[in-house]
Amino acid sequence: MTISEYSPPPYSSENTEENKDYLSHLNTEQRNAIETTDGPLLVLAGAGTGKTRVLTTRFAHILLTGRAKPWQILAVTFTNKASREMRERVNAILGTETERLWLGTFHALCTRMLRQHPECAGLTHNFTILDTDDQLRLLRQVMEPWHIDTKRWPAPGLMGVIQRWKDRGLTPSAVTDAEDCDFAAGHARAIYAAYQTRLRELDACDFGDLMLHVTEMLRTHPEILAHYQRLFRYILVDEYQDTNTVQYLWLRLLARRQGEVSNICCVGDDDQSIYSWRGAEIANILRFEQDFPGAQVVRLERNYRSTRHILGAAAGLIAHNTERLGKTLRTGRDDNQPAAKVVVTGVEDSEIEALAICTEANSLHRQGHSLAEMAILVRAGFQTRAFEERLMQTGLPYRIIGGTRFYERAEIRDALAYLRLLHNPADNLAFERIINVPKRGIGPASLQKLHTASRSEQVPLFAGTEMMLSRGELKGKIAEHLNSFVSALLSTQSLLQREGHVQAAEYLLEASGYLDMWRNDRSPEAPGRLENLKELVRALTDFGTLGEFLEHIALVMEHDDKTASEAKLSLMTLHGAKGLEFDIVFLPGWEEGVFPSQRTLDDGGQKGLEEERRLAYVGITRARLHALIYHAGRRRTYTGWQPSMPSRFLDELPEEHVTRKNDGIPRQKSLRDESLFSQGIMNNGHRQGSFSAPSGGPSFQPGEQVTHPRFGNGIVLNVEHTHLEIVFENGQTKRLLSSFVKKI
DNA sequence: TCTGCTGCACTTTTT
DNA sequence: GTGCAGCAGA
Repeated sequence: MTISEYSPPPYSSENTEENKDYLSHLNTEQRNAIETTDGPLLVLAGAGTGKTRVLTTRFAHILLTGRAKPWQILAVTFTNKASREMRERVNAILGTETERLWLGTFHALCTRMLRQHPECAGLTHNFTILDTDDQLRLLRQVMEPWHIDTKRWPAPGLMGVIQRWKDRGLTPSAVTDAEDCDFAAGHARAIYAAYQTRLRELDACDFGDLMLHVTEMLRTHPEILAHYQRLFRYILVDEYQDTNTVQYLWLRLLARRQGEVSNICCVGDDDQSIYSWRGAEIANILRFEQDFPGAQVVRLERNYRSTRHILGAAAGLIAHNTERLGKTLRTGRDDNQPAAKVVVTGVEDSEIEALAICTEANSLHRQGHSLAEMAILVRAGFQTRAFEERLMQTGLPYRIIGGTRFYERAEIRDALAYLRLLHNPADNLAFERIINVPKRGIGPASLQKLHTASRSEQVPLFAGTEMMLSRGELKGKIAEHLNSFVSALLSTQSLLQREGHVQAAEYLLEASGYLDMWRNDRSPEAPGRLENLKELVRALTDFGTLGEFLEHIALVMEHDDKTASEAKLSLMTLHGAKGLEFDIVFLPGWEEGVFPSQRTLDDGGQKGLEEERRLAYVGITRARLHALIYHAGRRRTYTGWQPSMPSRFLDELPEEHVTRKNDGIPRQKSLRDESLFSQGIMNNGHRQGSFSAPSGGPSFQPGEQVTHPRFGNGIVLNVEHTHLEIVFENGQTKRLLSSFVKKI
């Protein structure tokens, strides 16, 4: 597609000036954000200010005013859900199904670009996208020759390091010496390079590669870059505060043409940037005006979602952050409406907290609030369990959002590996995953044999296995099992041609013995797994071919539950709640160490604290009518009862918007509670420094001598909440839970 | 090759 | 309390 093909779209004449219905219910700022079509534009959209509406209307506006054809707009989102919604809403405004749109997630759009020029990344048109299991398995293989101490440097940790490099757009050769040093005894970069080589050999790429390869391609192939730059006359980016460095580079390459002003519009909210731990760079949004000279900025500050107390509390809290562009949410509603203040409740312990929330939810439910309009938002997944138990006892229907998703379940991944192998017999990772599931007596030793033979013949594992079988190089039970495995796959291949992918899938899972494996399994989960497998086969019917299905799964690891259900209370993490809204929001666990999370403070410092505060802001602004915050005096963990103190965020909520209830345990008392906290905490006013061990155990100070049943004697270097950093006599430094060590 | 034991460490999660 | 990884023994 080039500009020469461009002609005004058919809708232009009737729809330009007179027919702008779609702009009529917007406020001034929203209209500004939509009608400022040319030049770089940053739309700072506070929570609940109609961001999605602006984005979709802007998209439609560009089309309806004839500024571009549908395929000349690049519209990028982060999640599949967001892109689906955007597509639906654009279609609704236009009244037609618009095709050939470049609308999708960063990864989906990159996949599309990479499929057009796979050779630029050393891949074939048939390349596979690995899931996280495959990635990890591959990395473990690659790590082997280095004999890394996997206790100290576990593979998932190294995977994280590699992913962060990819997030920053760093190929192995771009990783500097300085950055290499800190992981895997200085071999991280070398392992990264080997990992990339293995990926290429397998004709595969992982998720980070999708962005990385395409960005590299655009950087090194000016003709390809020029093609896309000419194609995309307008660029729209959602959730800009969540972009990482590669995504930023990718956008900048596409948006910036020599001597031309680019029409890039980024929408986001710096106050809702909560994904730095997976590479998001809040600096991208903070720096927008420098990156795109001449940029205009529109602030959307009128909030139509929440009451003034909720907005006031959220605003007061977020004002404690320093790294922000500054924005003040105002209510867009009638200001005189009576509204409830944000309620902060202190309770004795985490179990009472769960009870209190369930009781409150129950009574609000009886007052006529739908459970579908209530949510409990926790900081971390482990907090959900206490609520689950209590909700079950109370008999309130609930659903947990997050957790293990459909396509991440082991049985689904196994089944998908079978299907991948069926689709592409050269998919070695799929082969390795299922060759011994169900058990066929193929352990690491046999697998090694298959590897060696395949490598010497330069064929994939599956073909190598066939070859070894035909030459009689395999014996006994193993040969028997492999024979039936190979013939099952081969006969499924011909079935696939004749009967289609659904029948083929059913047949393969049966003939390979995979379904029998679960039927013979007497564990309580087995029936559920069989149900899931049935559902997987059903999902196949939504797609025309096996290839289409697999590509979709690789990019969209979600599965909507089609069973329509009764209204349920939602239980999820704060991260999971971003972008959602509820009438009533329960926010438990506002305690130091839990929220803000100790881990974040430990390795994120001030920046980490600000991100936690943004998370708190996100939590409060999810509520339309009621936000109820809780904190407990002690919390049950795997080690026992753990004392905890009210979160510093509670002090940052402006009094005029808050009601404080401290059911029986005044905040002061919980702070002063004898022997629970050493004076250090009370004196410096900050809740850091030394901290007691669980259940009123001793508190530790740096420099103290301690002993550990396994590691022997050592000296405390650092005290972080429940953890101690200790250097032992053997010279090892460890981070341990304080309950495992004793003072000498 | 498979099993069961021990030891250890424990956010957030999308694509 | 749970889940995983590594190892020893059958």
